[in-house]
Amino acid sequence: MPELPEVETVRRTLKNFIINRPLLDIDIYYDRIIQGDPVTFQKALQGETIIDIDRVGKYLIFLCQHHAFISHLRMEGKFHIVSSDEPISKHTHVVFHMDHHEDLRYLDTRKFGRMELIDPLHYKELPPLNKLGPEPFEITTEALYQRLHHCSLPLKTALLDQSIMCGIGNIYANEICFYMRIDPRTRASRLSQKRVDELRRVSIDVLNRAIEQGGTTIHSFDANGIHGLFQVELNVHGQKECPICHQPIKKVMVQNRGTYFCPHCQKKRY
DNA sequence: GCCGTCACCTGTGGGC
DNA sequence: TGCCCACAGGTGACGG
Repeated sequence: MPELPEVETVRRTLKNFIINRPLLDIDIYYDRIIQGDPVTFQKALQGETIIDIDRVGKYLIFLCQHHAFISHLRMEGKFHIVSSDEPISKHTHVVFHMDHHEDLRYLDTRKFGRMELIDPLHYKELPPLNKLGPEPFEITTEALYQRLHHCSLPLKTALLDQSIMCGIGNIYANEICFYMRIDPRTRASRLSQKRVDELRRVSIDVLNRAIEQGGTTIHSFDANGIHGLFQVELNVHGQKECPICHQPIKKVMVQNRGTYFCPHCQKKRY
């Protein structure tokens, strides 16, 4: 599942392949991927050249000369760069035809991903990006403490709330709680300022290590597209046994999200 | 305003 | 072996 580190890996990798290349034509095979009118999307981007790729939280922003669009990969979205001769697969939903007989293709098994035209100059001040909180790298301990202090939700749920802090998804929320040795069901509002500072530092550390992992393992495109390999380092998410105490990992539902933790190592600590 | 639930989707895996 | 169903999960919409 693409979270901030994977999206950052995709951004860095794509930049090496598509910057300063023209979008000669766009084919849309599944309209619902496009927020708004697909024909407008097509016409706006046809003939444009991609000049940069930005990222805010889990959103990618493709900046062209006169237009821009955002892409959210949601659960299984991925980009491939392939020869234009390559047959269109069942899960290919948008194709950007570029020069040198190559395509940038968007694939998404579950069709959850979305793309949308946005204002290239003010996109950070407009929906959906203006609803996002700061990334863990940007927020201060004091600001995070204030946001969590007024939040009656379990910590795990608060970590998933993109308006509090953006970029963390279900897998990293589980891992961050594990590194904190804290029960994910602990009320976020009960954390002391010291613990919130630890939370911020752990979040940054986990995300940075995952970005490094993705960055060092991705050298080129393969048949699976562009994706990070951070999941090899998971301690609790989807695991059976705690790597510290070797007790069984427990799975519970927190606000309808699969939540993995070690009941022996992770307690309600404030 | 806050919080909980559901829909959007399809592949996978478990149970029968 | 084949069928059915629950589950996975990010986000937005909707209702209480």
